[in-house]
Amino acid sequence: MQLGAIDRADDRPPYRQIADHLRAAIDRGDLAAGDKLPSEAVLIEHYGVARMTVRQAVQELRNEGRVVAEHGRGTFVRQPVQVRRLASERFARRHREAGLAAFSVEAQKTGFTPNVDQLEVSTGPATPEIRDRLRLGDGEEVVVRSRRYLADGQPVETAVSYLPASVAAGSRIVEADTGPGGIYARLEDMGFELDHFTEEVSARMPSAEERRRLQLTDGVPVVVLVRTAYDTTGRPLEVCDTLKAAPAYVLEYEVPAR
Amino acid sequence: MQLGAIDRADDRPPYRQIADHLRAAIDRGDLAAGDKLPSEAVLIEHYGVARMTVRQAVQELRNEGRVVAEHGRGTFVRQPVQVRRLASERFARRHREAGLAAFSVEAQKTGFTPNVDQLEVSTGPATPEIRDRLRLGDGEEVVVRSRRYLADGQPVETAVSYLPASVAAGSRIVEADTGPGGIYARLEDMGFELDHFTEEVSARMPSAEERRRLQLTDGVPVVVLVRTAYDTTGRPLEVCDTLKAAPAYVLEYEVPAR
DNA sequence: CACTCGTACTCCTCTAGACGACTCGACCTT
DNA sequence: AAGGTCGAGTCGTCTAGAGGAGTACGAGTG
Repeated sequence: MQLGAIDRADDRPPYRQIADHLRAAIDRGDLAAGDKLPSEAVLIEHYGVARMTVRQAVQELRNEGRVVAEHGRGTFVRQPVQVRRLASERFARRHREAGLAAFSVEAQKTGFTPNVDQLEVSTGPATPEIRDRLRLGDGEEVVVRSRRYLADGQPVETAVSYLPASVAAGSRIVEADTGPGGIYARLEDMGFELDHFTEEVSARMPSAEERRRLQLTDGVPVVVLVRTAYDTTGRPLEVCDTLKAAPAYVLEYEVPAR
Repeated sequence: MQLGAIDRADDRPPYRQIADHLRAAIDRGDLAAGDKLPSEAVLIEHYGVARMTVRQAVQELRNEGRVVAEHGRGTFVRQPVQVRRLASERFARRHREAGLAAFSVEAQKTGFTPNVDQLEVSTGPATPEIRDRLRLGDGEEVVVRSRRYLADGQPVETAVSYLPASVAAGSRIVEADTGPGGIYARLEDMGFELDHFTEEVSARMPSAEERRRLQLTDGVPVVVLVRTAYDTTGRPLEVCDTLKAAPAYVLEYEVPAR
């Protein structure tokens, strides 16, 4: 692989020149998607610079979303920017399935291989904010589920949902994330009749932490979706905060005229 | 200004803790828009860490777009993205009003003075793309309406809608943008029965041109909303492409469970 | 054969400096 | 008064290390 050398006559700083070399190697195809970049040690040797300089160069490519560093393994060229949209989530007038059920259906329909990782389930006292949103009393507990959805191995969505422990009891929540059907299918059996959802959609730039979790490029916005499920008495059954990588999603809604 | 100290018990690395402190200071208002962050030297002194550690923390905030570093001057808090949300557009199971009608109702409800400018109406042959979206035949004409919505004099949304000339004929479209009621109220009189809308929501970064029209600062995403109105036979009556300044909007949908 | 362990390799975080470039205001010169 | 010089303060880039933590894989063990 051709990487060239630092040009002292070039007014651009070395780290930028190194970044250019690596970028060019990717563009030329010397480094294809999935390939491992030369390790930091190799680049230090090749260019004769300090470690931080090499890291700064690679950081450029990471911010651009062209490579992904994996602790202990190496730095790898990312798949090219996602062109295909992932999920056309279609709601309204159609049965609403939750979690992986909806995700996997939509993902497969658009030709992606869906997956979930970083699934965490815990039970504990609700924060004041969540207590307010679920209209819970003092001391009531909630089940917190956080998870990350992948399409073809790339993170595209993170979600955290909160369910009153009284609603969750016995409903075998984890299954909602491992197979179709899931919690909404079971709610009626529990005496809670699911009536409707409200969804609040907005967009913003992600924080550094959010960018890390979604492995987002610099300058890529996220779609924020806050979903609340209500039963027939108007009581909230669940709230779910979702963060989606904006380039991967188009949300579709159907709105009756009156 | 309160910045706290590194917590060695915290498993998060120091640079991330420092970033959190700075972020919190901005969120609390200790650091307002335009304010200068403590210089690197001050932060080094305060936290007792090396320069690179402080720089890495500030780099986080720069990547998030919350601060801007100016060589030789300092690092400054960026102008906040608009804090007050403009329109909570609520759809579904409610009569859907179009154009200024819906906009002005929502804007006034949230305490803004609504307005429309750059209103343009023209009639002409449809482009192939629009012909396809409206399922029109060759040579059919469409009425194109483009407009920009303002809240308290600030542009927050641009919209372009396309209506087959056959549907538009006699419905006095312009009034739809200057008063309540408007075109959807008249469609039934014309023999077209409005049945439902589909809305496709996505987000992305604006082009330079779009940024100019919405007077957006760097790093502010836009929400793209594509709305199609259908009659009872499933025929498209109108398509409308909307661009909203993301910080100003939360879209609200109500989705029946089944 | 299955399993554990050690080791090499990788990226992550941090230290403690150095020099350079840019900005701005104080001071000096004209 | 006008203009130039200079220095303090600031961020930009870089060096030369260090220990840590995660991964992969082969050697040794049961």
